[in-house]
Amino acid sequence: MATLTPRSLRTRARILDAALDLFERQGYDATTVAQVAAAAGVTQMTFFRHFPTKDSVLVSDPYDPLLARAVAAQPRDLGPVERVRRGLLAALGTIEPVEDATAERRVRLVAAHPALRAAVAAATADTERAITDALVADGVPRLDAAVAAAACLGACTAALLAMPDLPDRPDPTDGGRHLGAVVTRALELLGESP
Amino acid sequence: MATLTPRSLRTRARILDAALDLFERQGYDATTVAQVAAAAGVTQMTFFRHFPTKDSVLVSDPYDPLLARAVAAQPRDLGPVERVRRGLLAALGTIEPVEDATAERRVRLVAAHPALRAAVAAATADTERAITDALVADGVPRLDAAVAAAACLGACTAALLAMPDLPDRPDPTDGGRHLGAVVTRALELLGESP
DNA sequence: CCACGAATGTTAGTGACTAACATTGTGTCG
DNA sequence: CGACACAATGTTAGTCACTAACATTCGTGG
Repeated sequence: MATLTPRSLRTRARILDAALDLFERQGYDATTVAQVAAAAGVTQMTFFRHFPTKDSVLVSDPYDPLLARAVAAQPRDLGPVERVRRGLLAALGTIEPVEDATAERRVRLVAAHPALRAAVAAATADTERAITDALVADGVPRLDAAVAAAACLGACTAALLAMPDLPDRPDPTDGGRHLGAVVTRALELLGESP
Repeated sequence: MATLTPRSLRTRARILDAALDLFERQGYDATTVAQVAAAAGVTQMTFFRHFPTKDSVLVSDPYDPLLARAVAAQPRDLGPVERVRRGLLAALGTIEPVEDATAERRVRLVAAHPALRAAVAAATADTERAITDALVADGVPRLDAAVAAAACLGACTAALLAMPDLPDRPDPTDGGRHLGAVVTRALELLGESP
């Protein structure tokens, strides 16, 4: 799991490539960790040293503190849902360009498999709690905070996972910007209630 | 898995009781399926015939079609989010009394364990898709429908899972009615956006 | 060239889940 | 009331994700 030295980064990349390849070719379930490891010229053990679980190759979520801060920075006189909504929209511009090239491949694989959507939910739980705690620390009742965070993050996740099913998909070369646009749309939808 | 004959119902109940007991006493992870089966006077095999997975003892979600219909029955001139919101509120009164006695024990166990929250998400996915499809069949764009369904269901789930952390817990005898109240509050929160 | 630490390999094990086939119980019908 | 038929359980053997403890190689700096 030590992702510090250049050598480590290379093997990690090899494993990721091999995994995406095999998952796309034979499906996620039909692909064993041993196969992925072999295709990457590596042992099962090494696989698990770089990715804690099989699904962690496809799912990651490193943005917690950033998002929580962006939410807390919104005006206190707004309703909790609106506050999370605007906070996420504000944070989107900051982190979006970081999206790497494999993002869209991963989204497609995850969207296709129910068990993987669950893994995404598990990963999102951390972010959810970070946002909830930030609001609670600001005087928002815990229930309200939890509901607001879950609704907004759920909306974003759903938008991402709905992408492969969408009729129009212009410019498939750069998924990153496209991903951001869809998420923005999701949060805007939450704004126009009636 | 054949839950038809009275005998089958009895063993199923025994397994469920044993599972809740052991999960509460030693924790979910520390309890193996073999232990649960033994405590229920049954084999591992039989456990899996009644519950497809270990977590399915705690997670279930049989309401899909009902909810989807309730959502579709709402006025078409509303925004998708508002439509799902009102649909769920309307359906709540219908199904709430059905909640059985173990509901609150299950909620507490699930809320305590991150991996189980993922299982809930997986179970909710079916309901989510049912609602989404109902809206799409009604002319709502797929993205909008998916976002609305995910936001509202995410809000409800978050409210349920937040319950154990709530300061006031009056009347712990009947969790069912209490559960319904919390979900209702969640959906009302989504209504007051600004 | 050698030593030192990080990265990888090896082995052995646990636990959730599955498949194929044998066995027991339970209700029904003659 | 007894036998038949079928559902429910048991048995066995296996796969796969994941973990722990210890041995080995690789790469870099002295």
